Amino acid sequence: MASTAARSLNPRKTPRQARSAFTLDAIFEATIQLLVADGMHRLTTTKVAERAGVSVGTMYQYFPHKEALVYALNERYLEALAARIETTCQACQGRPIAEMVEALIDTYWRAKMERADVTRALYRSVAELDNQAMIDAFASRANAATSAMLASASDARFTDLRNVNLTLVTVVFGAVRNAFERNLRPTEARKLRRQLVVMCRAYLESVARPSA
Amino acid sequence: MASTAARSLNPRKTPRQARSAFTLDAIFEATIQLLVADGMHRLTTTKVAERAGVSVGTMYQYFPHKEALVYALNERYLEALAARIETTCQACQGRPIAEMVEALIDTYWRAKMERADVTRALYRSVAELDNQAMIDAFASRANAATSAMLASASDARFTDLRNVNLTLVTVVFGAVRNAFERNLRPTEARKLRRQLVVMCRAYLESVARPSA
DNA sequence: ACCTGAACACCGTTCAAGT
DNA sequence: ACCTGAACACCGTTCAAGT
Repeated sequence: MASTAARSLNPRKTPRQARSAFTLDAIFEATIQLLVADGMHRLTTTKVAERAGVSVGTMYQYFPHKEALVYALNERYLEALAARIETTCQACQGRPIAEMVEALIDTYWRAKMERADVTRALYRSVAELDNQAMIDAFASRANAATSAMLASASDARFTDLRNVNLTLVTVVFGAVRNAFERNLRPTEARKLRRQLVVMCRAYLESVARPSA
Repeated sequence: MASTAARSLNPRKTPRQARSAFTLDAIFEATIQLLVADGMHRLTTTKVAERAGVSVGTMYQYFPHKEALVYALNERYLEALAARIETTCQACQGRPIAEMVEALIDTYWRAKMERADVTRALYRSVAELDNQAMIDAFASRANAATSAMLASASDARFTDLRNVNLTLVTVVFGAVRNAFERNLRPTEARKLRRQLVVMCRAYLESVARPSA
């Protein structure tokens, strides 16, 4: 979206006093609550300020516009998600690929499903923002973590690791989101999650040359 | 989003005279152009009316509110996509699973990628709508088409067809969307598309009991 | 049966004034 | 260094009046 490129989505300032760090937290908390309850369309700066217990003007000291606020909120969540993926991938270093697949899918699936209302609200809120930079930053952290993990597998080597890894993360992240949007019953969701593990394992086994 | 459930997203009336069918087309065309150019956030009813060559009041005779307009536009596109999937699946009746996977991925991938600007604009526009009904309608048409195709495979039978089919479509649709959002270079995109075929084939082969 | 466009309520954003 | 909130421009939506 060329149109939003001109407006910076970065926060206006970072808090220098304890009071303003508190203010910032209150603004974020108010935003996520309103987003979950009413969605992006009904999120008004007045309501955010009111619930956070500050005036509109204060909100505009931290964020140049409403989109920047929502952007920053999403960045926080992606940051936390990336950290969780990194932890999982490090824990799986040197394990067999079957275990890696299981752990990766488990981490991502749970991160998205455990607070489904928040995930849904954030997916929706971020959709119309120019979020390419955010996506890229997340993707490169996730890629680094998963490809280091795959390279360390105890039971396989991959000729084109880059490509195999890209396929794996695209499928896992994409399928989890699609599953999420299908609003499945828990039983079906669990089955699907298991099948996703089966599929990724079948894939990795079919493209690996056994080794090490 | 409970909040939007109260407002009907259905069009207000269907055109009874040739003049108004023309008006409706003009409104849709104006909307898609503005959505591609500026995104949902800058889409104003005034601009839609102006570009369509009608007054705002006229637009409101067809759609109860802005969201209903965008919803109807997305419905049009999902309708066309479902039809394409059905055609592909029918053409693959009785073929081997490898061919089915190739054809399904090809159809979906191309439908999304051939007019990337439109796809992106629509993905973004629909995100904050209460689109569960639309997603469900599309999902059940796609499911019907792909599961009938899989059931007719010349080289395999599936013990739990429902589950296998759900996994297949979730992965294909989810991965294509995720690939889309990664903004890959054409070479990488092509590689990924091919790997997706490899993965789905490896999966189907691993869960099939050879037969027929 | 369909179209017009001024009018109204409300939202994003600013900025002069405060502590 | 941070906060306030009235004021302004603009957008979604309506409806009395037109053809």
